[in-house]
Amino acid sequence: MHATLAVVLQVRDGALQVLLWQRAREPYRGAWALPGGLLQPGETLEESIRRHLATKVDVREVSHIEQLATYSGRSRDPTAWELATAYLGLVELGLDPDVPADTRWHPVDELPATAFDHGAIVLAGRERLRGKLSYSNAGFALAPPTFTLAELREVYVAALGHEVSATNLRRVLERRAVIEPTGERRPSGRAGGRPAEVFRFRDRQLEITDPFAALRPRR
Amino acid sequence: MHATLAVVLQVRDGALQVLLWQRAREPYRGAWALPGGLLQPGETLEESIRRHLATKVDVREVSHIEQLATYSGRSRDPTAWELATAYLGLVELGLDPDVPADTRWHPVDELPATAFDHGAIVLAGRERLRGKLSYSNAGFALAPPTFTLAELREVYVAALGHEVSATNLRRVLERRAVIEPTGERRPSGRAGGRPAEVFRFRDRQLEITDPFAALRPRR
DNA sequence: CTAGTTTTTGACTATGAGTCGTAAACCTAC
DNA sequence: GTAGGTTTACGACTCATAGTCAAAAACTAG
Repeated sequence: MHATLAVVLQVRDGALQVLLWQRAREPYRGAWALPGGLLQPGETLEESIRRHLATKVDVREVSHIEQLATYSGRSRDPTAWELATAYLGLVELGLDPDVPADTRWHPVDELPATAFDHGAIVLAGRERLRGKLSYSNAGFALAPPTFTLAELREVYVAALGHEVSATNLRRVLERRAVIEPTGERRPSGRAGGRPAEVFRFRDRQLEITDPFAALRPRR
Repeated sequence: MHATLAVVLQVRDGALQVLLWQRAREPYRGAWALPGGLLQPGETLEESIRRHLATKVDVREVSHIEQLATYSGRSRDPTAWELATAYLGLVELGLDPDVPADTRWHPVDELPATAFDHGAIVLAGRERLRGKLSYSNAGFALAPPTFTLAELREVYVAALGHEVSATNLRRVLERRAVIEPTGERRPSGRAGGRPAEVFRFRDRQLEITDPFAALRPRR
């Protein structure tokens, strides 16, 4: 038997959160699990994960999907031998997709009791995201279509788990031609203040930014 | 049906080469394929790839194995719907494992006609290796147990596909505490010259060297 | 001893990135 | 309208990593 699973991540309330649903049956009754399900014969892995994800969330609101890894340990499910291919999905800040009653967003930093090896898979997804944010334009999948630097900074802080200077963020992403100003401005929060410039990501497809310059000669 | 495949890479004759075997039967009769085979029920993916690899090469001579990705496209095998999980294996410079008569090393830059989607999988393996060489100590799996800088440079040039300065290589890897001098020296090639210092990798387990310093504050 | 070869070392430079202070642009209250 | 508070943007400075180059060191062969 082969299953597909998805770690769907979104920045909500300033924290990186993952979409989980609560099991109603044994094993792991009451524990929280990743969305997913069995692969059908003739089906592609990506088709499968999109089909299963559709029962939990509108797939059109998932801005990026990529394969994470395939798990096969005997310890992962006490009742059966089963392979599972995990995917990573990203949802933009600000969207609030409808989800079924048994489904909820949970901060990755405070995971509830999870079913099978799903807790470890969530953490693997977060690590993948952190790497991609640093050497690709993956931020486009987590940020709204247009955003101020303060908003983008919030996304990076939540996903990376450490402080990020807005000055640096802008310089680095503009130098790498990942983001560009739209020319618009947007008034800041309630307390007044200088209006912020509005930016957008240049590409909305995943692009590797700097393919490891280390050791490459300059000419 | 689920299969496991391995992209086994080694630097031979100054080039990055991959272990392939020639198919005797249709489909793709005469084309070159990656070692691997079907997964058995109850078996782990890693157990499976090690079992199949053992028929082509002494697995103890493969110094590092990691999962690459799982392929499922309908186009990958014209005759059947089959999933395949690909692994990356690395063999140290200088070893010359025994291989069966139908099996041979091929430079990755000059692949012969390959079966199924195996050509693309080989290239994916090379890309994974190139990334890992830049941000981990993956070189330990490709270099001999002890080596001079000239030897290590040869490994990096072959694997990365571009020139690498020995001066830089030493400084970067020593700064990151990836390699260390053993204290020994080794006379250089036939033409005399200053004897080279002998180095070794500090760890022979995969370690991420610099987890993407970008945007992390310094204090 | 001299010439040739290879490796090692250090100085210099380029570049990317972190820090900090100040200026700019807006709001609200008086 | 002006003063004070708030937020964003910008520029100067510093630091760390890494690429380039040339000279010194350590050997072999003749």
